[in-house]
Amino acid sequence: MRTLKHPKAGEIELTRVLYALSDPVRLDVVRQLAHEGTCTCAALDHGRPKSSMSHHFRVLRDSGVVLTRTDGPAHMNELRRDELDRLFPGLLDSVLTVKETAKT
Amino acid sequence: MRTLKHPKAGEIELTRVLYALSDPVRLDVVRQLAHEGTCTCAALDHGRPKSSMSHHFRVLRDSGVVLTRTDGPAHMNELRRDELDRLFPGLLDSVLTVKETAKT
DNA sequence: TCGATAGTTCGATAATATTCGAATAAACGA
DNA sequence: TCGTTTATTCGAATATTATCGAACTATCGA
Repeated sequence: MRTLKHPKAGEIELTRVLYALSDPVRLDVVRQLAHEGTCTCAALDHGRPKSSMSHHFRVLRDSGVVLTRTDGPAHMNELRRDELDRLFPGLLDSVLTVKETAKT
Repeated sequence: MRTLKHPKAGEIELTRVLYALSDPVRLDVVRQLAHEGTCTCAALDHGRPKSSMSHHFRVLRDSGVVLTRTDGPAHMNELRRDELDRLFPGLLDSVLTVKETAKT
């Protein structure tokens, strides 16, 4: 559990970010993080098994979408908003904005 | 070959669009379409086998990213820009903008 | 109606992902 | 140091994708 790997800003790849966001569960997590700021993993599973969520968090982490800090036994997650906005301006905004006319 | 299925605007799902864009080959196709307007499939394979490209075009079509019209024996492809912009404002722009600081 | 052209579909293989229970690890307080 | 809490890792089953050759289909012009 020690060190959780995160890509540096310069290593973040658009296609991987898009892939990470292309899953409904992960997109949901991202939206909640955007809305609530920082959350533990447990706060974001919706009754799903921990191991499944851990997988999704890893995809989000590895792609550079989410930053996970260790805080005691818990892991605090947050969006890497500033970095993503700098790299891919408008991307996160467009994904976080839910249009009534559009399907998730 | 007859009728190529396309989702109506109201049926386009964000996660599927993101998935379609998350592949380097497809992202490339999308960028070229954005740049050149309308292209045949053949004009966009970069030496790749037809069957592979056909697969990618289908993903792009099924997700609602690309519209394919039949024009003689050829298929003309174009981005469904207006519809996508309406559904997911800013998404396409952000994906089409290549920042020097960011990896594809 | 016979090519020639442009893509699709089929089928098989290899590579990746997803899911989730069970085992493991890390951090902290008593 | 022993639980308790929180999350990761392992392992195995299942599912989904990507890739590409070969066969097929559609369209058009000669």
